Amino acid sequence: MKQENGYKKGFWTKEEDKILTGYARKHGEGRWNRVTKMTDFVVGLRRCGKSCRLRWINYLCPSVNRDDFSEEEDDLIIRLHNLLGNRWSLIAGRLPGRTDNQVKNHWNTRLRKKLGINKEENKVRASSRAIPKTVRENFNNSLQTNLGALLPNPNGNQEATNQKPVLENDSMSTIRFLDSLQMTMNDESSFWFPDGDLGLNNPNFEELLDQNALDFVWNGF
DNA sequence: AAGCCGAACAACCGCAAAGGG
DNA sequence: CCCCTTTGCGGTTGTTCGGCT
Repeated sequence: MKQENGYKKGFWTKEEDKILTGYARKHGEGRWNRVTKMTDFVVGLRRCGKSCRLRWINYLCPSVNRDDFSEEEDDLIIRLHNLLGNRWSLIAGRLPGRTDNQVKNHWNTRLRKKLGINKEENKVRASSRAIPKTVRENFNNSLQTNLGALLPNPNGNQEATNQKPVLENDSMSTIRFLDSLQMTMNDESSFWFPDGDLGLNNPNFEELLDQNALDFVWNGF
């Protein structure tokens, strides 16, 4: 196998896997550039830190699920990709045991074809998923001026208030959603659902929101 | 049997962000 | 701040393998 700058490249052998696993068990995950130094005196695992990290994260880490993707997972990936575009790490984050590389490969080799999306169209779809700046600004303006009116008042008083009222469960989920949405909207690099709202066994986007909320997101009040 | 081809997946690369001294 | 190291991400390439001719 090729060697460059003294580092080996190409597929990993079982022996190399063993050495890397041993390193991770003994020294913990991270500081992958030290693997070569710390194992050299025994056998010399001549892999760069990047290669070690990738091998561990995508293959050797015990939490990695290497089974075939299930129908449920396929469905979730398709829905998430529709929302997020090629944000593989975000998508993988919603799939327990799956890595971004796995999801990316699975999408490119199976799901994209299954859906009949060609390479060029995929690029357009991926790049169009960012929340436009104007939408973010409109959202923030609307939220500032209308949040009080949007939320039901527990005392039946419909007056807008700057304080968050105490709400029943379904209203609390609306607030939770709006909070996370506002956070997301304020962060140019982030996307829908910072935490916990979309994942296996959770409701999909449409189920989570009623149409009014969707209209609110995109059109304001 | 041999060669070719494409699907599937593993691994690499470049870049950027984060973290620490 | 600055610089260097480490980590994370997404695009791309490389390798293997099975099916087809």
